[in-house]
Amino acid sequence: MVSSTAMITAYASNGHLQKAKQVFDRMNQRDDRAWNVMIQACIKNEELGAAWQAFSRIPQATVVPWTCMVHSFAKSGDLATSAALFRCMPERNEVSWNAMLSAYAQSGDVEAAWNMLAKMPAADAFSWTTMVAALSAAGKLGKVQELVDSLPEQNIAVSNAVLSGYVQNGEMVQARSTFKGMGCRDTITWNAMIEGYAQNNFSREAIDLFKLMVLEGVKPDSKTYVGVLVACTTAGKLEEARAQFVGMKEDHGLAPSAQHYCCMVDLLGRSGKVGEAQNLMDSMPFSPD
RNA sequence: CCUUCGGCAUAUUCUCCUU
Repeated sequence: MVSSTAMITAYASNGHLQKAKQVFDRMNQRDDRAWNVMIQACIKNEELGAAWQAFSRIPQATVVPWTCMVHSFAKSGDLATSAALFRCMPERNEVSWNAMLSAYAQSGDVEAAWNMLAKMPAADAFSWTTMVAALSAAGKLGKVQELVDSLPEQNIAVSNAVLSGYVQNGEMVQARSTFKGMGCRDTITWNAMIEGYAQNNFSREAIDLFKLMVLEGVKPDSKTYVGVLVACTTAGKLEEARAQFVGMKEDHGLAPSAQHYCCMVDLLGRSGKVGEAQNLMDSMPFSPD
């Protein structure tokens, strides 16, 4: 049983849904997790219909697959079905509530999200982070502040969302002070601030902050380098970009992704090095998606 | 001699190119 579900997951994550289905169909007994894993497999491969079919066949669906379907329909843009399922489900836990809250938030319905948060039996950091992001996206920074002030505890994801909200709205002074005020910072914190600078044309600040990040021993990831390269691109800093592009692999073992190549090609093009841009594109170790 | 993992649902950071 354990190994079968493990295999289903493995096949699904490699895009082999048919193989996953075969394993599932051969199982004599299927416990909750087996069903859940199969549903997830369908969803990962963007087969919502198949997921729904599997879901309908579960003899006694528990809260996990119900929540999974609520989330999946919302993600596919079918908020109505998502909400209907949420109303119908036999029991709901904090994850279910958060999934529905997130569904409203993603759809841009801040009011509905807000009402959801008010009605929740037990809001947690997931809930608050979602709400902060929704309010920020709607430009309601005052409400964000109110919400954050009312929270019982500090949480890094919530703070990261607040920081990103300021960035999104171009409030770089506020973003900076949020960043500075944070007692602990993770890679997302640094990334958000670096990308914020990059997006708002503070190229030098972005690059300086990146250097500080490394100096403080925080490991940059692939997204950090997107921010750095975007900063270089907007400011036309070709040599800096070249150095970082090489450095990401040599210093941090990060293989450049299509995004990074894209930035470099963009920058080379802007710098009038069309030939080099072409060469770089040709050397990309990616299939042309 | 010692040692980890293991198969499930929800949140925060993404460079795109739509002229």
